[in-house]
Amino acid sequence: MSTPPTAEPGIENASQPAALPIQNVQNKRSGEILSVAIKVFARRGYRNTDVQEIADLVGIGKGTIYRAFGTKEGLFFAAVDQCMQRLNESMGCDDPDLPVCQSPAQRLEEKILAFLRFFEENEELIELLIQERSEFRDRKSHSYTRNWLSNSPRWRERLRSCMDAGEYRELPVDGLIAVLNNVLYGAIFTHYFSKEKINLESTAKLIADVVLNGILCQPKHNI
Amino acid sequence: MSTPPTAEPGIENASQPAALPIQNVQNKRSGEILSVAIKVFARRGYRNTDVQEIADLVGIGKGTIYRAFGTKEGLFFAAVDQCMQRLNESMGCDDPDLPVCQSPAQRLEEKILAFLRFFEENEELIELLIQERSEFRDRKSHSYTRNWLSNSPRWRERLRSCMDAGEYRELPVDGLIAVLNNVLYGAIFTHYFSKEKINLESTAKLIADVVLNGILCQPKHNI
Amino acid sequence: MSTPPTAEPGIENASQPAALPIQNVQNKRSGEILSVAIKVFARRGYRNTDVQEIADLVGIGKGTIYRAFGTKEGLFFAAVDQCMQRLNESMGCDDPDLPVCQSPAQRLEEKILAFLRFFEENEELIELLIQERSEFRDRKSHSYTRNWLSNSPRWRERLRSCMDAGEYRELPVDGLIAVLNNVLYGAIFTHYFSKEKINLESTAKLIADVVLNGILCQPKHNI
Amino acid sequence: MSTPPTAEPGIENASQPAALPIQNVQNKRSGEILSVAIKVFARRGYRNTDVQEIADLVGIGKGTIYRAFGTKEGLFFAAVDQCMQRLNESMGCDDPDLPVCQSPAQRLEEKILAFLRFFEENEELIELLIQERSEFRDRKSHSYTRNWLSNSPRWRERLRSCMDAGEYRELPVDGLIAVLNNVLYGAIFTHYFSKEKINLESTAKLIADVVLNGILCQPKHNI
DNA sequence: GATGAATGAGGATTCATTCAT
DNA sequence: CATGAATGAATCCTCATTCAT
Repeated sequence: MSTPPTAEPGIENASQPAALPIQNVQNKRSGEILSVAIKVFARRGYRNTDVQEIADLVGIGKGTIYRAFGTKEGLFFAAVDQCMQRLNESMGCDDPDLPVCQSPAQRLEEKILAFLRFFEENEELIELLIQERSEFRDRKSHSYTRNWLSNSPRWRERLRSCMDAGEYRELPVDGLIAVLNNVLYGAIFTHYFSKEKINLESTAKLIADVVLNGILCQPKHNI
Repeated sequence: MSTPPTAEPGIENASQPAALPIQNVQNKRSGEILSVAIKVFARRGYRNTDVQEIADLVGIGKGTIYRAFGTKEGLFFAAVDQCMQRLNESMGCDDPDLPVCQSPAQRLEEKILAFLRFFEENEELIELLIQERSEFRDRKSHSYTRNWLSNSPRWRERLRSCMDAGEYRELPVDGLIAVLNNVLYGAIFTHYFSKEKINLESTAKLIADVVLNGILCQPKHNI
Repeated sequence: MSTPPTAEPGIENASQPAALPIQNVQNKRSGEILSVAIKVFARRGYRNTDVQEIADLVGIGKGTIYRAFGTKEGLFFAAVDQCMQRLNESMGCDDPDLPVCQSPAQRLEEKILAFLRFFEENEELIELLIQERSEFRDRKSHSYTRNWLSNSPRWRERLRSCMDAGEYRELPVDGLIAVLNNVLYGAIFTHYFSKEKINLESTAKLIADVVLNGILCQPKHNI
Repeated sequence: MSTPPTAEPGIENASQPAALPIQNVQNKRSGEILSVAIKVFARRGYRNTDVQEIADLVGIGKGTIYRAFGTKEGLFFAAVDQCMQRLNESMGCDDPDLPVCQSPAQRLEEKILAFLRFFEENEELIELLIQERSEFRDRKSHSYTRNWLSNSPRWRERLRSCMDAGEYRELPVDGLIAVLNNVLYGAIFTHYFSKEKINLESTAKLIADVVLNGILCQPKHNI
């Protein structure tokens, strides 16, 4: 009835054609709000954002937002979730139609590029992630972590199979994932902090190069 | 006279013996305040910090803080600066008395470890850096960047000389610095986000291993 | 047509057989609403009551309530009226089939007991009366007063006849009514405030005893 | 330091002449606020009162009120307490210099008159009591009850000694106190509800007459 | 008729900053 | 110089009421 909904994105009931229009209206409205909220939260920061501003930009009453998301906090989390979902959609697909014949090196470079590219196109996410951690430091679970947990198994498999195939050296898998994660998010955060434009392709290539081949002239294990 | 001081910590005029005692009292007082401020800002976040709380913890009046730092913002920036200075003191010294006879690999591992260690012991800094970026996103210059700018030349030299010495492969120096920077800050931020304790030594070792030797069994350039 | 009805409960037009079903539906619906409203207003207080809550409990839309009662205020007054009517129904009937052979003392005790009993069974009324006075202090006429005005003549007659019959002392009738009223409502309000359960019978008996016989050992007028 | 004080009226430290001015300033300020708050809360009701209005009337900033009383609720309770204290001061003194040679009847009438008089001169109290009960119905302890508990022992003694002296009939003491309480508060509440001016002296006289002598011509127990 | 989504006025509360003492 | 009382702008959130469907 009048229950403030606990923003549950990603759950769609694909049936009931009669109910669809309502669903759509709902979703459309919420979508608009989220879309604006993401931008404003990212630009102003959580605390500096006045819900009124979002309402004004969407062109609706403040109350409507509160009815849809309960609190400013609820709105914010919904916004982060929405963003995260986009990330997963971008990254999740294991190269649907790409030729599998790529070399491991190529595949890694590809992944890195996709990651960097996504964040370049969705700069807001990084702002929101930081806001989230910065404003709600007491929360048990943050979007970053949740996302990480849901994705790490896939990474583990990939790396595992590369090692089994003798392509990668035998290294502690989880540690390796962490290192990869570090370079990637490090690149993002660093970029976020310095605000300088970087060349995606060359950056991805260099990262891949370093990670794959190391920087030493004579790698220890090859001696 | 009653000029609201534009928080300029770190700049001391070492002369005027008559003024020294006052200076010292001043500095001591300011130091206490900063020390508390760092903790509180890190714990609560900039916006959630009530200047009153800092005053209470230091055991002084709120007015005194305002006299010393002008505004809450001023206090915050002074706190970040103070922290950053500590970082530089920790990292800056090029291994005062360490034997130079280490291998390049050992030296890198050493550096990485020092970096991680510092942030483990000064968790507040990472919080403050993020707060700074998150609350004052419009500022031209952030502590992270300033610090980076002041340190990168030294890194550039080091890497350059390693390459010249044939220890490291020939790679674009600035790009490489960036990649190293990414792994390191990535490790820090990632750790900050996940809030899990990590084993410093093994992490440093693994990062160094990957960066130095790469993960491929047969590095391209060695064929 | 779309006239916002000025809540006029209790007034029925008993004719128009064709309209009756609709009337009944209307009344039934309104009755349900009022019944819930009484409970909620009594529990939460006027200002803390969200019309939505009433709607939810009745299982209808909020709009329906507004259609039926115009405003929240209208709904509230209708609820109080409804309650008051119940009181009159309970008290009004001059002992339909009770033997008239009772002594004046017995009759008074009876009345007192009936009064207390009603409020015990209709605790909400007292809440509503207080709410009404407390929220709408500027109103000329309150339910309590209206009820009082409509009932006092009956009391006046009764007391008058008792005095004429030499059963009661000659006292200013209206003053006496007031005193009786005071003890009774006093008992109710006091009970309302202290929230303690009281024993109805013994309380009624004691009140009657005091009022009838006084507390002095040697009443003045009997010397 | 900056602790929002939990309004503790009535607690004065009568020593420390040096601290007195501050104390007085504090008390004076708080006193002014309370004095205005009592009037406004009584006139508008708790929920309809905007703290701003009180601030404006006192001629101070809203923040000052919040600093002194923490919340609107705190302010309200402090106001009720203040009022209650006045009541106790008015009633508490056992007729300081009045001749003790009065008859029991006279003494009772005196008490009743004092009670009615107080509420006539402090109409706000009754409003506040009702507000308190009406807005904060869940509270365990209300001012009315607290006051009642602290005063009932005194009443019990008085009645007891009158019975022992053979002046009053033997009746259950607590029940009797309750009945007296009922008439008195009943008179107050009833008056509050009807908003009509009443003649205090004659009302007190009549109540005393009825309670002392009863209304029957031939009290049962005298036969 | 019924519904409930949308609205926005209204009000409590916080806290950076000032300034008289 | 140090203090902390006073201030009021800024914001979150509620809920009575309307009205398109």
